[in-house]
Amino acid sequence: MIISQNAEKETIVPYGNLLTEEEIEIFQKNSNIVVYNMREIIFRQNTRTSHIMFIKSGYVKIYKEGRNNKYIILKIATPCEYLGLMSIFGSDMHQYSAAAIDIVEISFIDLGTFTKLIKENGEFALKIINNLSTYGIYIFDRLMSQSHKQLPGRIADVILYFSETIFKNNTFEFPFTRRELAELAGTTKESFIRTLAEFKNDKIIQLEGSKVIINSMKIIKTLSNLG
Amino acid sequence: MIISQNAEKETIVPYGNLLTEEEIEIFQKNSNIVVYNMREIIFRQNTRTSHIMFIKSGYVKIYKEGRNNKYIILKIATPCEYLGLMSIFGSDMHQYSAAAIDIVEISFIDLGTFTKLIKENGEFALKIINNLSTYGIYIFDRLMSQSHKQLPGRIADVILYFSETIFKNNTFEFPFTRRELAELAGTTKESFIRTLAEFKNDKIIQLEGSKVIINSMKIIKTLSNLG
DNA sequence: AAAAAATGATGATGTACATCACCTTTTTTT
DNA sequence: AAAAAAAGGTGATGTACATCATCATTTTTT
Repeated sequence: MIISQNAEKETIVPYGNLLTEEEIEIFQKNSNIVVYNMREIIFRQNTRTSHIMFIKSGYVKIYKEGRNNKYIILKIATPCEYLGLMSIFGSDMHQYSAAAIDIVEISFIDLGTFTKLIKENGEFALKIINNLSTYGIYIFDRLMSQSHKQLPGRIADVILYFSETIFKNNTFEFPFTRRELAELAGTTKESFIRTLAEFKNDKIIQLEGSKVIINSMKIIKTLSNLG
Repeated sequence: MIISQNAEKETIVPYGNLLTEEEIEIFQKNSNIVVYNMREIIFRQNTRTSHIMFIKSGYVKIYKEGRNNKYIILKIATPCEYLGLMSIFGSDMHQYSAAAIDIVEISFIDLGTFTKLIKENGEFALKIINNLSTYGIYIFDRLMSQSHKQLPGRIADVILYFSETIFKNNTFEFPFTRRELAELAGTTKESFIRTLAEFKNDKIIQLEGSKVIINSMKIIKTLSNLG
């Protein structure tokens, strides 16, 4: 972890278009940047919340830790997203953990400053409310998927997540191990591998290591819809 | 459904302590009350959002509808809670349905008025942010529970939910059918009945129809924790 | 460069729950 | 008050996955 010495030189400010010059300056004065290497943990579940974090660059794995080494990967957070909003405003502890997938730059913003901004800038507050709502809805869907879909549908969901939400491309590379992919699909490593192999055998996807090419988006979507 | 003629006479306003006299008045002028009977549907998933709703009295079942008659009950909303916040600020469609469990009075608030309030009253905005966050965290936990806990743990969770969150009492009456309880636990009617019968046989609870008396809260909590 | 640990993969086995079928009792509809 | 529908309950059966075991390959640690 490297702490940048010149945070005040940074110009990117989250939702800067909603803020006044003055507010942007306050934001910058009260934030500092930390750089994390691949697989470094940014914060751990059940530790106290203190700062709001904002991803300046890189991908972040958001996950929950359960008993006996069980994890659920909630999502991949991408640049320009806030981390820990829900935990900070809904609890005093982090409700999930975050780890850097690649090299990640995080801007740490003082909670007082952030709260002040919400109070004083209504548009900004609305944007945060919109953020939290979108995230909530996404978790609702995950819950539905977990409860009602069986494996092929959930694996299809994972493929769609990378293809549509994260990489916006029919061809992509999993940034995760099979174990992690399983944690995203709510299953075990073995079951994930088997089902993915079936997709490959049925020529729905091409698969080589982590590289995926979706041959039939239509079938993937059907699998996702029918569960 | 009965539409009250004298909304302007009502005095209860959500988070009224955070609002000025003037704001309370605006709130009241722009809201009207609707009364729902037991089992009436308040709004359906996938319909357009239009108003913010606030529960003045009664219990409301919040649930998601899936394919082939599959449902998940997300939670029971209680008096002084907002309905549909997440859907309104995160989508243009309701992401879940709501139905009256008993007789329910709902105050419908114009979305424009509500949004204006958020923009102008920072404390109110923060309260809404806190609301959304708490709800989000709850759904995280449901997702964890659904993924990692097996039946006895999930049934214990349902019992704890009624005992601790809803009724705040060791003795209570399920306000749901067995089918609905199963939808809250993420299982089938049959499995729910069987597991609950085991709890009864093991003298962990007393059970007579919908009436429940928890004999050993300790065992229930252990079951919930160990999953 | 060697040792240790993690990952990917596949087959054999086990099991927690869903599904199905059925019946009784209660509730709702007509 | 009769008919229909929904709810509560129990046993028998099936199955989608998890679990276990094992091994080759890659990555990480020392």
